[in-house]
Amino acid sequence: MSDHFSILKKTGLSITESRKKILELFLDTGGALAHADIEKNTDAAFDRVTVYRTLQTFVEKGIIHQIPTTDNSILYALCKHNCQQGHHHDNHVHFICSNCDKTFCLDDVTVPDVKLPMGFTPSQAAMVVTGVCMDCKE
Amino acid sequence: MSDHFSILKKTGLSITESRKKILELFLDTGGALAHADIEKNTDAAFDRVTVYRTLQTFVEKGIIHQIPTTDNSILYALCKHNCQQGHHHDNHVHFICSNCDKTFCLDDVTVPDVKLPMGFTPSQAAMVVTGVCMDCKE
DNA sequence: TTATATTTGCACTGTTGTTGCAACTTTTTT
DNA sequence: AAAAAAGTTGCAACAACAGTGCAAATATAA
Repeated sequence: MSDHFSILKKTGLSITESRKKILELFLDTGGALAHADIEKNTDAAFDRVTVYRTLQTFVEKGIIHQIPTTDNSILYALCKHNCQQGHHHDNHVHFICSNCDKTFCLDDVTVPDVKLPMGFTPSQAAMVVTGVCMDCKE
Repeated sequence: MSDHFSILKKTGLSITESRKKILELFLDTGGALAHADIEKNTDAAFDRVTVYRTLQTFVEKGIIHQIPTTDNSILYALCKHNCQQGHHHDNHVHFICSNCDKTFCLDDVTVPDVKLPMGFTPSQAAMVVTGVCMDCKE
């Protein structure tokens, strides 16, 4: 049973072409993808709307998670660990290379706790580090 | 010499109605603002485009900074410390309330350093904490 | 006050994300 | 295996959001 098949099976979702292809793309890439990347890399085989809806579904089912960025784009990446429906554990650090613009999930780097001022009750923390990645440093 | 006047003066920008009003809005609000908030709170006195361009200019001049969010929106907030042109020092934590959706700059909470894997060279780090703010907790 | 430089607003264009609905697939049931 | 039910897709239309060129207006310098 192939990798992406079992992932989809577990969620109870119907197994369809678009879901298989898009999930495969995430598995192959390893890194984070924007909506536009997915459209490009699937040769526009699927409708824009389908891609949106697939990503939405994947987020809901805990297969992928969203990454905050400073520019106006949403990035998605596979949840490596045990994300449940609607309950993500993607508390790892994200790294965006300012040279090649690629985004990396640093799965082994967890977001450190911070002490918040009185009255603030945290439930989730995201951290994005910008800099130069290992492929781009000379 | 009023507060916003001196800030604008320092940058060498022309002092115009829109810049004064928008800067004032940031000073009054204290928190973070989205483009839409600004249009609303200026009674649509300025063109959409002017607001965009003003925000852009302010970011370039180091008056305000952008805040990353997980949804598809850009937030802006005043730089409290000594930001220079094109060189921001907004390394404080941002807090987004999941109840009232307001964003707070926790200026006194600095983003902690994290140890990155070999090969990654950081230049900037952003941290966004989601949860319940002091106004919304019962 | 005039000349120069900068900024603004309008019209237009493009991108991005959403919704309703009919056609089509996938899954379940018989 | 075929029919029924459930779920998914693609199209069209729409709405929100963002960017650009250019002439008119405003701000600064002379």
